[in-house]
Amino acid sequence: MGTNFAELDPVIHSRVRLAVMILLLHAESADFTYLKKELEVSDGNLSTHLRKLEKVKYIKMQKRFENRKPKTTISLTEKGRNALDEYTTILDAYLLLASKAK
Amino acid sequence: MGTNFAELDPVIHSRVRLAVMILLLHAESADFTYLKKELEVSDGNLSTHLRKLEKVKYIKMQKRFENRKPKTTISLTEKGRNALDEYTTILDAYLLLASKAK
DNA sequence: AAAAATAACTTTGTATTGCAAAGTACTTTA
DNA sequence: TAAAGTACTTTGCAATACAAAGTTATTTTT
Repeated sequence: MGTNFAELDPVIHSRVRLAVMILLLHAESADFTYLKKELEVSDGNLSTHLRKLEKVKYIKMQKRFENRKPKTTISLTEKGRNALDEYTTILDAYLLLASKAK
Repeated sequence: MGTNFAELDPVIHSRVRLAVMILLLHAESADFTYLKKELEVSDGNLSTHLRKLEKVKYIKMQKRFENRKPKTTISLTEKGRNALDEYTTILDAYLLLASKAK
């Protein structure tokens, strides 16, 4: 896109995945059910979004058993943190343009 | 989605459509070729994005001939302006959460 | 004055995405 | 011990995004 509208990372530019990344930035780590409740998405939907983030190594998932139940703990990677930082910087520029016109 | 992550209008939450809306907010009106050059998208891609914005009445398109050539002039509607305003407000809240964690 | 080129789009075909229903592998409760 | 619950993953399908091809109107070559 043109100079004013730099490319927004399509892996992050999704309502669910952006929210996941931001939650992880705060929480340092979170488990599957916490994210599911917080974001009010279906299991299947969350699962596929997480896979997509994992595939590009923006998050990592650790699976283990806690109280005999499976427990997936998800956390941001350094790469993910950097990608989110770049994404928000670009998006800030978009929003600045939007606010200047008001 | 949960309380912290309000629903982002999916019609606006697209790289191209968000940029179109912001450009229109500044320019008051713009023509097809201007948007195409500014956003560096293909004709077909831009056309379908504009249709989507028009369908929900966020923009309106006026078609006429200028210098014997077709010319489509696109502008934001009041509804579109309000929708963009709400979208940016919600997105600002997302980004605030992202920046607080840094 | 046909034929080829250009402008400004729209439509079509296809690959990718997003979502929830269904499936898996257990564990807890009745 | 059958039924219900937990914590996910996989599957099927509808919606989206994109560019290639098509359309319409006009202009420039030959």
